[in-house]
Amino acid sequence: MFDLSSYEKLPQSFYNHSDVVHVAKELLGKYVFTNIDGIITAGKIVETEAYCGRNDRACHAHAGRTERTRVMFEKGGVAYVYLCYGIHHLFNVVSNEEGLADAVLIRALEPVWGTETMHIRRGSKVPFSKLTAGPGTLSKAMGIHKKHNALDLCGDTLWLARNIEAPKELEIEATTRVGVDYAGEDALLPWRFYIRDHPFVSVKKEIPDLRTGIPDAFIHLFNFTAEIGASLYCSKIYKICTK
DNA sequence: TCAAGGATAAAG
DNA sequence: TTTATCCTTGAA
Repeated sequence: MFDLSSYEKLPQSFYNHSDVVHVAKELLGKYVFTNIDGIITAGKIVETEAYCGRNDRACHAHAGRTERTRVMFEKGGVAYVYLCYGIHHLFNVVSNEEGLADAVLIRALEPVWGTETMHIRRGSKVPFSKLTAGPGTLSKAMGIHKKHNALDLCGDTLWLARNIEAPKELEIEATTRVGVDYAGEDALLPWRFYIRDHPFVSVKKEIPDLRTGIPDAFIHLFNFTAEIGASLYCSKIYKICTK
């Protein structure tokens, strides 16, 4: 049973954390709420990706402050919403202090409130299991649009909350991030996180071996480059994978 | 597998 | 001003 009183809005201090990877993991199990024209929808976060403004070529802000990335440099606790492939509005949570451009991409939600509205926004033919299982589809279902870019996440239109009755422990898995092959070595970082075996996780992907901190992708690359004697290149990748 | 689709940022 | 590219999706 959905009871609004058991949800507590995340305070601004939640977003100040200096480690965006930590924030990405902490966001799993939290809830995204929207109030669009008086209609409330909510979903539980089941999949995230961390993007770091420094030393991460996959991050939009890596190249510096531009008109688009300006909002990522703001103090943590605002929304970064941008248009992807000309079609999809992708929702990111900005973290860290002002001037340090970190953000967490919300990649999948489990619908918990306002599912009738979500079905209307997504189209009646979309099955429930696909309502919010992807960064583009969740934005459409929740009514999140590029016009919400730079919005304060402590406000009353788009906010995050925790369920005070929810269990604290979650089984979390990590893989490399989706759709960032252009980032070269940084594409190997295991910075995508999701709740284990959750049905609303977007895509299946190879799981890196976290016992050693070295993704399988690195092992394959190591074996390949060892054959051609490119050990220096390998050690650079290793540093990135274990930092 | 591939087209849709518009903004972005770098190149011309 | 032009061009290549993009943190994706759903239909073929």
